Amino acid sequence: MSAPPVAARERADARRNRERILCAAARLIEERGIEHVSMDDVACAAGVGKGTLYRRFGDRSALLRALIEEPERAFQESLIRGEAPLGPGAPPLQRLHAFGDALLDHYERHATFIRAADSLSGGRRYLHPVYRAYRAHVGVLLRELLGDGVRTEYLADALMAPLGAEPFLHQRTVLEMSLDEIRDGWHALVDAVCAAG
Amino acid sequence: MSAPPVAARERADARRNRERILCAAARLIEERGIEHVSMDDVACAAGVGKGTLYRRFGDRSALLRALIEEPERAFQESLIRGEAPLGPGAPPLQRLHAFGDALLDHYERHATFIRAADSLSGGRRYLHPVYRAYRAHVGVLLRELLGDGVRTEYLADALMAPLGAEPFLHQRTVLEMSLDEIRDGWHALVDAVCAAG
DNA sequence: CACGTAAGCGGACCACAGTCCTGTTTCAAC
DNA sequence: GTTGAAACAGGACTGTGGTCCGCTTACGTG
Repeated sequence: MSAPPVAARERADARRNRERILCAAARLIEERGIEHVSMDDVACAAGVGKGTLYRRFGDRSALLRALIEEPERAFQESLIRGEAPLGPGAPPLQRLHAFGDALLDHYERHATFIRAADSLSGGRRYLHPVYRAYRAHVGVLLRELLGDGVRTEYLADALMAPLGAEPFLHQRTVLEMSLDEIRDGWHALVDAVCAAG
Repeated sequence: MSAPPVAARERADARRNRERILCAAARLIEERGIEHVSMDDVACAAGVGKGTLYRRFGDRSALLRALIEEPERAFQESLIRGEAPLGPGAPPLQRLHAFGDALLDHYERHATFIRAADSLSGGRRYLHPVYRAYRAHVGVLLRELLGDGVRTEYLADALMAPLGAEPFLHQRTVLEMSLDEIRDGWHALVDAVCAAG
């Protein structure tokens, strides 16, 4: 009846190259570590030109994000439509704790990519849709607990601040904290903030 | 009696070039904004070669930090030997609040430089002496208030996290919070954390 | 003042992120 | 099947951070 979604249609060669680029990037990073893979390396290994790489992904930061796009989407999906207490249904404080646990698990697997992407985005981290989604989630829950106000908004940011990839990796690798210790610390922070309100 | 401090002695030409570089950098950044000044620009304007620039300052990040070295040192000095409540003598909670106020004032003047330096240091921000000094100060005060423990260490980091140049500039410019609102938010965070302990 | 030496100097050079422009391919309309 | 146009491919090119190494100069010593 209706026409096919022409606008969204991806050309066959484009799709093929997209796959090749993502595969090559993942393989090279696996082999050498994220710091020792240049965009030229990726383009070359994928058998495409640099122009193609940048046309598809914009910049290095976006390429790194694309590599964890799927787990990222799954995580956000489980916040919105997943089982309680992570998803809807549980009391706000419980959901907040569940969110922290889940995000820290997510970092445990992907923080290296995320930190690299963050540090390349030149101070625009807070404007990125992924960060905004997390922040919005915490904001909603915290407003339920503490009511509206500038104070609440600040505290939402303050709860998010130690949940960055950079602090996480510092705690995990330099301070040698366990995942449980980090979780525990964040729970204490959340409880303190919510008890005070 | 004793020999002059030969080891510490800086050659006259080295000192002259050092001054010229700092002046040129400050002037160019003033004129064009920090993003539009390259290291070549600085070297050229100072009338020295790039090698000299990098010999003296290591990298771009260090050059930016050198430009605010003096206020930075003054700030740290006032933490250690200044008047109470910022300096020693006041109760820990009061000193903590004073520290936040003073650091936010410091950012109000220098956050642009500091964020630029941070974002260039590639995830090594937490290892930088300046950050470590701040963190240590908060750690000491918080241990007095909450006692020793992993929990306390986490909370010290959590109090520091929203006091980064990047979150500060985001709050100030994107969220358009006033300095007072930020101060007030951080005070609420400190009170919550300390009350819970 | 002459001299030896080590600190300091400077620009050629490199690697890499990101841009641009030209020639090519795909896909749909007819 | 033909054709037009839009999207795409790809490599040459640029700007920039950072390194290297042969040359210069300041400064202590005799």
